[in-house]
Amino acid sequence: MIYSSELIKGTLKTIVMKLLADNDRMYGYEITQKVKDLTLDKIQITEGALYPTLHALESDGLVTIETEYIGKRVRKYYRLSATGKNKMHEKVSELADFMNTMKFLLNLPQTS
Amino acid sequence: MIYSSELIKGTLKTIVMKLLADNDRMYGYEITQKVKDLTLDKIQITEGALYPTLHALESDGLVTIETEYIGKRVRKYYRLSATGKNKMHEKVSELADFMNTMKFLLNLPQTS
DNA sequence: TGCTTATACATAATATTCTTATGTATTATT
DNA sequence: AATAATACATAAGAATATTATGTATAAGCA
Repeated sequence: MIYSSELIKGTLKTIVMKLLADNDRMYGYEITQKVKDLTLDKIQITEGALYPTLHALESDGLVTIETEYIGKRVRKYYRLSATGKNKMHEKVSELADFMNTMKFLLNLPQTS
Repeated sequence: MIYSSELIKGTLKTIVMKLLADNDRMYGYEITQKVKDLTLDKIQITEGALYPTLHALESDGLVTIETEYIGKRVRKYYRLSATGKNKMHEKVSELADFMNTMKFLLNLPQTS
């Protein structure tokens, strides 16, 4: 089962920033695979969604880029900036709060 | 604090259907107030988002409408259809599942 | 009584953010 | 040698929200 796409909307930036915080630096393709693995294929980030998001994070100064070549193939590593780390904490706690509110609204079992 | 708007995206239909399931029938304005009350103002559904959503639910056959007049003022009550109830269960459990996946992804305390 | 706020609907223009499709190219696998 | 996986990118289109605007009735208060 794959989640219907509209659920991902609004959480993608947060997911990406959290993964970058946990893994020091990652490149785009690696992020798609990591999310796929961690969620047992339930969340699949498409390239058309990911790359524009990464570019937006960069132009907002939330990540920095390190370009490397693996053989002849380019690979762009993304790393959270200090600003990005702060933003990540904000976004993660906002999302956590939101999910608790939603669980309450939907009468689902509450988180401790 | 009000949640940043992109979080609501993708969950509005589910919220509306769940409220209709819990309250038999509701009208638009009532839904906005109910959500505001239940979430302590953290989620505020705008009219520009709600009415198109309600109309979409109707054209999908998920709700039925009963129009009534309170004095001279029209009021449109929405009620879940049988199809709507099934859809509501689907959407709610998908969202619950999604939230658990997100909590795992973000290393947040897990729900029982 | 008159002003303001709340109730109650609606839609159009715009913005955001995703999907889908397409493109390019290298490397690994069968 | 052909296919799949890796790795980037962008453009057209769809979906869904925001913001602004419009109309109108009813309630509260000074």
